[in-house]
Amino acid sequence: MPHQNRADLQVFLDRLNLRSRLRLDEQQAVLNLPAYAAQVDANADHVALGEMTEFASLVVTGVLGRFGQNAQGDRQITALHVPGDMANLQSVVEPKATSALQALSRTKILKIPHQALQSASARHPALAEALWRDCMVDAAILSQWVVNIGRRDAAGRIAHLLCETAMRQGVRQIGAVSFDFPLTQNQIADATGMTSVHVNRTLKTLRSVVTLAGRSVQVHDWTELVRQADFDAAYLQRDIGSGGKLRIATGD
Amino acid sequence: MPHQNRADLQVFLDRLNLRSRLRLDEQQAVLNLPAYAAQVDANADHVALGEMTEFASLVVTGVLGRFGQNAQGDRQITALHVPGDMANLQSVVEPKATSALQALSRTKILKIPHQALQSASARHPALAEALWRDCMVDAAILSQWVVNIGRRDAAGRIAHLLCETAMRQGVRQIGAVSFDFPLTQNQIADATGMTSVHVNRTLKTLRSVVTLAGRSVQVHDWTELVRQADFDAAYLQRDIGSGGKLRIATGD
DNA sequence: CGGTTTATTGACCTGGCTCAATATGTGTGG
DNA sequence: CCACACATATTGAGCCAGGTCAATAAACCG
Repeated sequence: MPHQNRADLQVFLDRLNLRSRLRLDEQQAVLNLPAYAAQVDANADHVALGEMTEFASLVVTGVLGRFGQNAQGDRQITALHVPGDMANLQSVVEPKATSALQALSRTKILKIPHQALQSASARHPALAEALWRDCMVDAAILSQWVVNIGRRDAAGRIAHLLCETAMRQGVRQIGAVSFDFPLTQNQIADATGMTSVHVNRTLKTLRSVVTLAGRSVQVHDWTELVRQADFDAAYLQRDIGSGGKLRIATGD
Repeated sequence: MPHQNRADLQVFLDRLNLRSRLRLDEQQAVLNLPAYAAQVDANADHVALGEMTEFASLVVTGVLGRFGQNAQGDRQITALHVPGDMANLQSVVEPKATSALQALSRTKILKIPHQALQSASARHPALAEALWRDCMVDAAILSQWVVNIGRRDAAGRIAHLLCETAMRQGVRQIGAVSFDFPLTQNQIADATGMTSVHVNRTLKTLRSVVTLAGRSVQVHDWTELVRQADFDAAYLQRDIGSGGKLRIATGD
């Protein structure tokens, strides 16, 4: 069973390698992790609020969202997880879910037992560190969302969300770009603290810069989108070496 | 020098013990951490954006804020750090600051070298885990801030901020409560994505429930404040045992 | 006591929300 | 391949929570 999942685990390893320097045996430990494929339908809960989890979930295809809500039941998406993301890596250390995880479109995931991650981490301190570091990038993203929702106007919020999602999916070139983005306008509203009506109107004003087509985004002018978004990718730490020391576990 | 700092490190250890089960030798390792006292004036940067840090900073007295801003220079506070908090624990694993850290009032901190935290973590995997777990609680708080700013009205936002800060400072009783809160209305505005004018007006409507006096908060009706805030403390994980397994590092 | 923050209030404005109708997809079973 | 059922997108009209601008008043700090 683990065998056909190796290609998917490689995606996760690639992600870790983006920000951490791992030895070959450590990399091998990642590829040898047991993993169980699962599918989640659009709008179905994958992890419920308060649930005790025993797995971390690697997103293979589709998108997972982390949800919060207020007393009136208005929903707020607090995080998006695209393919290659370990959606609830933090659960390894804090298994009780403090927010629900739901699929925004049909999503294929790979469940990796906490126990396996824990024992691999115990055997390879540098791996524990790499996992911790990846969690911290997620936290930096969260921090940007606070700024986005707190201090940007409608166009800026949507533009920023699109820039971030593009970069996280590995979009590199500038100019015209297209990438996967299976969110409805309602879900975009929930992610940006807006209303679907206003998302619709704002997208109209952004038409010359970006358009949503089906389940993907067409960026017509990346530079302008970045300007509108006031976007600086530094916080995503996708550039190895940008963070200085990437291997601190010395095992001394 | 480390000697007179032991009492302060004890505060940090108490914090860790809230959420993790540490052996005596692991606790001792925390208390033996080298630490250098420092002071930061109100509104002075403690860590600048993009700076490479070599220390984590334990807040002893005062309050530290994490700042972001948009293209127009409007500031947004993304996190508050009260006494007992390790303000930038994540820097151990990601030394390049993705946001600035500034004192909101005169603040006394204890600088703990990354190197010391790293070698203690290498020697005691359970300690590494405890540090990682504490970072994850900070992330859960961040997640709540997104909901707060995205989906609550002015009164709810302020009430929630006050409830959270009270609980994090260890406020326990219900009914009338008072606690330290040295923020200006301007800083409250920056933390809630509002305007200081509107913070002022909103506080007026909350007068029967809570008032700000000098550098502290007087809660007249805790139950009502919690109701207004739509506050549920579960995410703070202050209740040991609430999270299930608190010691996963087995060293096997 | 003088200078500088911080708080408070008024008057007015606007970005984004609400409510509600209509159009356009999209997936399903026959 | 069609037609229905349901989800999603689009648009109009009107409103309001919270913003802006600007002037005082308090409070704080040496």
